[in-house]
Amino acid sequence: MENKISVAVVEDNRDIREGLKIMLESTEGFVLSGVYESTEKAIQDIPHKNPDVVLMDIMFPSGMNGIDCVKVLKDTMPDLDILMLTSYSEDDLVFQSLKAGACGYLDKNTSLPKLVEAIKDVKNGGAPMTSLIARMVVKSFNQHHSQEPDLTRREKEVLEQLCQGKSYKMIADSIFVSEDTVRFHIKKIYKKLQVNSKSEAVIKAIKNNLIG
Amino acid sequence: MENKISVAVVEDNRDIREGLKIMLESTEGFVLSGVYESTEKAIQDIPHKNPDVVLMDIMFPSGMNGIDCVKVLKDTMPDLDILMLTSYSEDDLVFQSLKAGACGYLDKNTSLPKLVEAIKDVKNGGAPMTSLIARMVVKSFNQHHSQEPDLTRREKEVLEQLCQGKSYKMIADSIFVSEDTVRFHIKKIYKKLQVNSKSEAVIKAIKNNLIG
DNA sequence: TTTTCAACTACATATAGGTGTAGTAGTTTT
DNA sequence: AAAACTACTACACCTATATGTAGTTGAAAA
Repeated sequence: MENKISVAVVEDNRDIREGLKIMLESTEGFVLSGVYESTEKAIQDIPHKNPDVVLMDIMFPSGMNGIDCVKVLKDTMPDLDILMLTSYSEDDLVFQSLKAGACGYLDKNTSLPKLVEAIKDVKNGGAPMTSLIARMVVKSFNQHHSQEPDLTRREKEVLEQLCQGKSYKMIADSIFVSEDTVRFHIKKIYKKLQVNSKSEAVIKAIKNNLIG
Repeated sequence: MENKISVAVVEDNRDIREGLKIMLESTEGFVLSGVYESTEKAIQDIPHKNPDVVLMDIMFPSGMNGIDCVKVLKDTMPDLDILMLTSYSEDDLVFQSLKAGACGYLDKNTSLPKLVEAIKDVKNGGAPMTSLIARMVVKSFNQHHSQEPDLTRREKEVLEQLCQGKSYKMIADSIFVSEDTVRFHIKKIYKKLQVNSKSEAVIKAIKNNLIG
């Protein structure tokens, strides 16, 4: 015998809020844990109610936004499942939400039956999102879109080793050239990447290059 | 009027291969582009056939594995949609596949109707995967599971700035302490992260920490 | 209240790193 | 063949980092 899934709703728009409330109250297997029109109220109350799943809007007319609210909630309740439910599917908001700890991201246009399925999915360890959002997420893993600066083979080799935390001397020994030569290559790498220190080069290389 | 979706299958197991073949040939809206029992044959032929979607196994008894095959195919056909279809859903294989350029990852136990849906989903820009895999992918974005070393507030602040490529002096100016103090904090950060250079610290921080 | 600890200052010293300049050998382009 | 480019070597000079040691202060834990 399985228990009902308790769900909290954080949404500023009254119509949507009430709609979700009615839906959840009238759907078999669900119990409404709380409905909040502001992130602040959600933060105060959700930890006491300890729901299974939270449906969270992103945009609020005032106060803390939904993404920061997710961060705060996840800080104290790391196992809480939060599903973003929003009208905007801009890249940045999606990624920020996922980074903040949301485990799914759905459109407000999602039909109610699908929403019900999504909530069940979350409870079962799933990560519901629309196809397009899933694709965005997957694309961010795909490293076939980031080559950028035209480094020579040697320079790539050196940069790769910089990114492994090696010193000039270690790199020199590993590619069988003098430390002076390594120094020279690094100078040129810095020019191409437009940086002027090892750590900046490493940061730039890791953040948008082909490393390991 | 929309066209049929052409699908190629790369799979070493004859039974599964034939099963997929029969299914695709008998399903409305699909046309079989090619069936390959090895990755090598797939690499030779797929570029000429130019299918819409490729179903790719990971494990092959000999020769190149499915992940490397994806890399090769995506190198020459960056827009090709590849769906991994495998019995193993180990973390590593999933991430390697996505990095290589696959756009979805399904279990071989997936029912045929669901598989048909998944292929359509891929064509429509989706990224089909099972709930559990989606969750794994999403989790990798969630930075709430990597706090690890117990750095003090100040140390985190300094580390964050190191990760922005700043020098000792710049950090000192920014947090209104002397360069010596920054030096001191960095010493302790290195001890805690078990590194001994700025770039190593940055690498470690970026690769498994909470930075920005 | 004594201890512990984060945050800080300070000094010393050796090594690593950043930058400019210059020249050689081998390839590829024109 | 001349020009352009990659890979390399070499020297010089100065700055940034790494590491050790040592002491002060205020707040929190024992």
